[in-house]
Amino acid sequence: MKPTESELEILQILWQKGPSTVRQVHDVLVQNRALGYTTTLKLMQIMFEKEILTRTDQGRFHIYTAAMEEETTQNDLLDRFVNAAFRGSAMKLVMQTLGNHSASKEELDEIKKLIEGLQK
Amino acid sequence: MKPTESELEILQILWQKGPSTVRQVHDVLVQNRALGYTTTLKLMQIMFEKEILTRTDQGRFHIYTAAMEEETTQNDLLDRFVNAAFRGSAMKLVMQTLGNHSASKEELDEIKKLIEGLQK
DNA sequence: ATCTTTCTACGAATATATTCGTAGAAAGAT
DNA sequence: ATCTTTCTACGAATATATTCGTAGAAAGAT
Repeated sequence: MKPTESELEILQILWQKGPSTVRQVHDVLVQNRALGYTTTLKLMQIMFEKEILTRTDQGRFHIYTAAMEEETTQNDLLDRFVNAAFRGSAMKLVMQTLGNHSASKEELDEIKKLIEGLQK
Repeated sequence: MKPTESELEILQILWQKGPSTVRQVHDVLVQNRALGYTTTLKLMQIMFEKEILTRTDQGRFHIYTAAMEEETTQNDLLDRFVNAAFRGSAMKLVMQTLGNHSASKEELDEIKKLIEGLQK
């Protein structure tokens, strides 16, 4: 199941910070845009129902965790995105990304090594 | 302005086939999923209002064209996607794409050349 | 000339996602 | 002990996207 944009925002925070309460997630979200606390709460409740998140009780709080690993979800989204925006051509996506986002020499070297590994 | 998923589907068809009538677009869409003609029509009318598409009259028909070039839109979407799914790390996206989608030796060589060009 | 098909326009229904208000329970502060 | 703050749950409002039905005009077929 594909997360919505808001859901993905919350997932990002959980992947980055690890298991968190609604309050902790909300405090991060609010840095970027105005948003009521109950909105964040509701979103996370919905995500729990959809099994995008798991949670454990800790006294009166809930501690939420992303149900999927970040990389798994990224690959999933990547597939969809390549199809939707690049008509399935992953290589075109790679080339356009390289052309547009400046990368350091080290990063480029790393990618080169990766490619050489793949070519064996 | 970001196109919705349905709008992107229509854009893909127009980029691929060039200027087209609603009927022509619809016939392609219908190959993938059930959809009424007036749905396609309405979507394209909305896209025209939003200036995602332009159109010219040809007798009783309209001929629609994508207002933006494919690559311009792709770069736009790519930026958003990198931010939303990869927290802004374009290089991570590139590496994950290379790892997951098998590429031919020729494609990999091409990318290697591109990288070498960038490194100069 | 009449009937059928194929357009557009438009309003409205439906589906999906986002946002928030209110209520009640429990903890924390005075 | 009382007041305030901070949780959860939940329903409902709002925003956004998708889908389709109906009507009227024009073209095409018989």
